[in-house]
Amino acid sequence: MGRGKIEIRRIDNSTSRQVTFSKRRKGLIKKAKELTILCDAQVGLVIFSSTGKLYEYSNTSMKSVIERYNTSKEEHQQLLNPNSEAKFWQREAEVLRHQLQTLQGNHRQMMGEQLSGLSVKNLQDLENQLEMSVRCIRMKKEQILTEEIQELNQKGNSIHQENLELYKKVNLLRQENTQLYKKVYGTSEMAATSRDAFNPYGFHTSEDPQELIQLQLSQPEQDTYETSGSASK
Amino acid sequence: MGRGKIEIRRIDNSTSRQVTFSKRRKGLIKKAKELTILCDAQVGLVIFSSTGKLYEYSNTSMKSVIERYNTSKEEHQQLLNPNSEAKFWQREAEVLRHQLQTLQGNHRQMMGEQLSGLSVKNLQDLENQLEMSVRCIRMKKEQILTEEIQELNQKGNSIHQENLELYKKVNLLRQENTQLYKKVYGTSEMAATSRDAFNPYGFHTSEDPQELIQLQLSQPEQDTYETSGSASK
DNA sequence: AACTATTCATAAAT
DNA sequence: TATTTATGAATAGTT
Repeated sequence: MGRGKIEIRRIDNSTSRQVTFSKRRKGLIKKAKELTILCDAQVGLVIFSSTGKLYEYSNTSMKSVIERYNTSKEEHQQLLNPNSEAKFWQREAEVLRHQLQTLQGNHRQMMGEQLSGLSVKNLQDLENQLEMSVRCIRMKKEQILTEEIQELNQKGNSIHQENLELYKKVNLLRQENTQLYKKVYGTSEMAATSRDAFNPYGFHTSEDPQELIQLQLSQPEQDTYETSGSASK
Repeated sequence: MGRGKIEIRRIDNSTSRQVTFSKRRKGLIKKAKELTILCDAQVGLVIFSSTGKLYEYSNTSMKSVIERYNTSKEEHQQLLNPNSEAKFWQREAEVLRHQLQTLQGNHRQMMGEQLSGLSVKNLQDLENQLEMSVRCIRMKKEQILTEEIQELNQKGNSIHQENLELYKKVNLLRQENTQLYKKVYGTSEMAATSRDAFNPYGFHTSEDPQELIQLQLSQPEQDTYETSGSASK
């Protein structure tokens, strides 16, 4: 019921997970309300987001729902009994610790450790999974690098454009300067230092605009390769 | 969303109220499940039918949801008799759950999922780690296969050794047989079937012991390649 | 946050 | 109660 079918699995993208959470939480609470009204039921609904934020709905009060739940489960006495309470959490911790150990074992195997006891089939599956992972990771890495390169390219281009504008201004001013020099001293001589002062890149200075455009076109490409080289080291 | 639009108000007809309750309860729980999976949320849902029957859903355990709810609501002291041991285990469970979540995130990244937010450096480290793992796994796999091959080789050798012994016995018996035949019928003729009955491998039958040793040496090597080929498929 | 194409949930019928 | 089907609702992706 959307623009496309989605697989019911954890949404990787954090933003769209948040958005979906917001939408579906609203929908879920609406449905819960409708159920209580249509069917005369008592409902308590508690939702914790992945960031730990609490959302709740109850047609009566959460407290009364929980109490009724406890009564119904015949665990009311246990809940008020500190010993049982401690035992409950102890068991909870045990379950979690067991899950943790399983996952840690899994993790170690994915790190290429603790491989004894695995069959050739298991090892092959593991190898295939890891190679799949490597492919995903490489794709992601290339994506990031490509984006960075594009960005740098754009920056390089704009800086070069700026440079060209400055060159034009310099040439214009130099011409103007030459004219003024002639008028003041009646000669075309000029200090060599002022000629080179505005050419920090060491380019061959030329009045020909065609040549300036050439530089603009070849330089960005060179930047691209340099960036890619240093970023991947 | 049905054959017609319905007004959200209590359904008077008891039967259709029951039916609707059943359908919508199922739908509500499905939606709750999807929310927990899609958005990594913790959900507790308690439903009492109008007849007082209890239905519940939680992706974790209802108790832990209620505890978390109480803690979150800062009503912990009101609903529970403060007990240090219970609190200890509760905190233990929280710590373990946190570790579990961290490890799960880690695991997802090693599966090539959830890679957003990682830097190129992180991705490179991950890739290197996975390739290291793959190398370890391949070594282990090869080790197992080599061991299997060795074992099969040894078995093959011993079986061939046994075969040779049997051949010698057969040859001995045949000679004896021939002698007896001569004595009984005064002729050296023999049934051809009995000659071939003890040569199931189709080997060229020979009295020369040197030739039998040759077969023993060449056969096991052939076995080796066949085993390696079928096991790696 | 609003929109819409599409899938999904379910009211009614069987 | 289960299954089927027509229809309205929810929502995934998009702006």
